[in-house]
Amino acid sequence: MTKPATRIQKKNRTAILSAGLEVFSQFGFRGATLDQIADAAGLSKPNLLYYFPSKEEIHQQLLTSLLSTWLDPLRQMDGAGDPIEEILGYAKRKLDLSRDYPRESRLFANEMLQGAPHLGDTMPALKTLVDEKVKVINGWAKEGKIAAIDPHHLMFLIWAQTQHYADFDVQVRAVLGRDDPFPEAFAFMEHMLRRTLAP
Amino acid sequence: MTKPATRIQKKNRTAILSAGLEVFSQFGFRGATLDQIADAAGLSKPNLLYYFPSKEEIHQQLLTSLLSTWLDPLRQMDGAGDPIEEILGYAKRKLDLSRDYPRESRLFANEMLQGAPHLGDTMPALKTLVDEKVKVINGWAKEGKIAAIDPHHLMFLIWAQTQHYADFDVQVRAVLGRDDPFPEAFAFMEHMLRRTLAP
DNA sequence: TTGTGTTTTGACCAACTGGTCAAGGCAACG
DNA sequence: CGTTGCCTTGACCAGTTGGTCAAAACACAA
Repeated sequence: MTKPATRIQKKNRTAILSAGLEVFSQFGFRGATLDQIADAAGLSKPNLLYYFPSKEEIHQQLLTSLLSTWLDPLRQMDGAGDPIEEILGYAKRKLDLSRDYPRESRLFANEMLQGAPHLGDTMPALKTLVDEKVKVINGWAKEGKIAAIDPHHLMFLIWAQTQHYADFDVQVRAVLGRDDPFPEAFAFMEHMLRRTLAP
Repeated sequence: MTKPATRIQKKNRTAILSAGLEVFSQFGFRGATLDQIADAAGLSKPNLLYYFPSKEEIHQQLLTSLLSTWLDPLRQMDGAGDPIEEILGYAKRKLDLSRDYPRESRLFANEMLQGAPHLGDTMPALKTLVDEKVKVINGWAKEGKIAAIDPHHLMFLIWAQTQHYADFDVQVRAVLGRDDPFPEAFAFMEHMLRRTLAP
């Protein structure tokens, strides 16, 4: 039933989503305006509303497409692999996301700060996924393959540290006075995680 | 030259600042409205503007009073003390702030996400303080009292992890399905930092 | 009680907000 | 070339925004 979607439609839809990401990630849902987004997309406001029915729809679409990419690195963590390398791999993939998709990271952060009012049943779904991986990590700990730590707070640690480089980018750059913090960030995170996880 | 400031003035000013903190920390500067703040303070909008000349002034006052309390824990870190205990003490004081002043933490996070447009010369001042402490930590590392790590990224780690429990509170509670995450957070952070810092 | 300074408010303003709509511009297929 | 359906827009709307102002309500000391 869905129409084929022309070339122009594709171009404009992605332009709008990119502009929306730019604006929403900076100002949050309430702080962003359709004029700003239309401007950033190079379209008039009515034209923008020709492609998306409302401000909320743009925001919603951005959030949902964010979440699948965002949870993917965690899904990839393999219970059958080497424990420390699996956790390290997950953390590295997460840090990759912060480097390559900082706007998405900030969009998510904004949503969290507001108390996740647009996330619906995503948080329960997240909990399910996390619970599953928590079991895996607890298993590794019981086998003595990693230190006996609280897997939940290990998650929080990885999330916090990786998000930080995207969300607090201004601060990171101001403090470092240098450009790309990621190479050292990777090295530091590896040191920290290996030490923390060692049996 | 400043007037004595009556009882009523004090009461209303603090009510406004508290309300402003509540609203700004949730919606950011652009997303917050004076009506919301006036409502939360239990005042009419014109009355609110009798005490503060503009929306920006309220926000600015909140930011500046935030920053002094925010940087204090770092200032207290003593180069003459025991290295590991000093760093741990700093991290614990920082986590205390996240537990006791989550709204301030979120206000700061919001400002960072927007690129710190209201922070003026605060970021350079922060850099100065951090640079000083970086030297101390580098000294400890050279004496072999702690592991040879990058002090900047150690800072980021502590900032990220402590802020996370305030800023991503919704996510933390959703994942844990429990109420107070802080006792375990303290224990986990101590484990992680001792391991990371051990010579 | 009166007078003076402080506090509060209703009415108002121009600019902006998300969103609508009818009409015009455009591509492209026949 | 015409015409059919997609694309774009100027004009417009009601509600909201940050902020003003004159007048009223209040506190309180003389």
